Amino acid sequence: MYPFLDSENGCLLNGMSHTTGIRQAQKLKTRQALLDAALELLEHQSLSSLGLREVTRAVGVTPTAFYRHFDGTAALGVALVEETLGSLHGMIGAILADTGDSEERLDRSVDLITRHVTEQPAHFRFIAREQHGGVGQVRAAIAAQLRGFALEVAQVLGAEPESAGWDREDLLMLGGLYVDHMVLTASALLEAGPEGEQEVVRVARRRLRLVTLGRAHWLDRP
Amino acid sequence: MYPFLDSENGCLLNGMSHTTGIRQAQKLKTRQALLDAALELLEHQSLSSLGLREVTRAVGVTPTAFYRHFDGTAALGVALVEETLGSLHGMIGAILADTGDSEERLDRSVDLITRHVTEQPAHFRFIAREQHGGVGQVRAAIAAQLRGFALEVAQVLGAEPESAGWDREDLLMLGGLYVDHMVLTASALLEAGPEGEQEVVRVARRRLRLVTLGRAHWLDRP
DNA sequence: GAAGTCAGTGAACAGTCGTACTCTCAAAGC
DNA sequence: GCTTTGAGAGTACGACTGTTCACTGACTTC
Repeated sequence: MYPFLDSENGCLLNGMSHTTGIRQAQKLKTRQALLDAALELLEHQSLSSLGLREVTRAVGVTPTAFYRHFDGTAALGVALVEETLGSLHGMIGAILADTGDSEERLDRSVDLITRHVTEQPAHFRFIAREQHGGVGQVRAAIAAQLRGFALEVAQVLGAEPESAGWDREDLLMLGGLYVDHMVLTASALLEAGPEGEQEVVRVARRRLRLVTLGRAHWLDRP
Repeated sequence: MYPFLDSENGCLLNGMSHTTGIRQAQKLKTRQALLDAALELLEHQSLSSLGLREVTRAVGVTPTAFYRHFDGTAALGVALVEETLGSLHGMIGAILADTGDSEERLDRSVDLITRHVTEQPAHFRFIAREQHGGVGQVRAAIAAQLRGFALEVAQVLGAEPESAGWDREDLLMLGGLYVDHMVLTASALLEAGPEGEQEVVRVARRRLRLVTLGRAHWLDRP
């Protein structure tokens, strides 16, 4: 009945106490399998061409079972957005909390993005691809998440002494600029592949340096 | 035989001299009709989900006729890229050639982009959507065109007195930065719609101002 | 331990898809 | 004026799509 489930997982589930519920755990597992399969299939196509049956076939489940978890492929896309970007919200602080030298922090930011992209390329590819993709609901979900990131960045930057005298709107502009360049860098890394990675990293660093320079002189004159 | 062709065009074609060839003109007209129909259909979906039959149906042509013009939807996408961005190469100069006050030039640049996007939204939407889309050939075609734009911008900027002492690599970085933000602004304008246009324009101006500020202080210290 | 819930099955539905044929007939070339 | 060319028509093919329905049977609940 659960063809993608091996005995190991079955034992693991049996080990759980009665509080969780075997049934619910199974359902979540199938749901996750659908998400994983979809993410893999989306490596070479975009969401608007992803077939419902295509996903269920990859998981080993009947097409009908899909509807137990999502209304359609668009809903699956929204879920993928939350899975990908929802877990990244803490990372912003980790990058920017480092109050060391500006140049060093800049390099470390780019390195951290590079590492995340190379570790889970499919997730970032999905975001880059569907950010301007054909499914409106997914675009909206990504935009909402990225707006949240921009706000976080703006808050962190606003607390720094370099941002004295900045109004809220300019800080949001700067935060959005950083976030957009994160996504742009991630996409460029995916497109370049391992051999072109260093070149992308170098350019990304220079871009960030230029933006940081602009930030330092933002209030030079009225 | 050419159901989308009205008599007016027929007369127009008859008026052409024998050099052109009625037949070739008709073929080009069908080809253009396919491109236009595809562009319209791509407003609510991405290229990887665009059906060959879907396009021919919109034009009023047999699916078989499609192959007389393109190998498949991917080739049509590449043609769309060249149609959209190929005609824009002169615009770069028109934007940046204005050697007036920096602030004024900046505003005029954003206004020019805004005007172009509102005048032909489908073209820009297509580029923004397929820049990171699911069809590799189209991604490559867009990337090549944008690289060309970045090079043009870099050349124009390099000729200005503000760029004294800049090496070629930094100029390319700056050119790419400008181009990427053009695309980003275009996409934001499309997403915001007419009511949100002014807000997008304001943020885009600030971003450009910050980048220009960073440019002015790029060589301040080694 | 009996009754109920519900994740997943299997069959069937009416469409759509890309592509391969042959055929037509107006324009092009001599 | 004849032949050649080629853009598009028409038909057919097998494969795939999203969605529906009644169903099974392992888990849950009382």
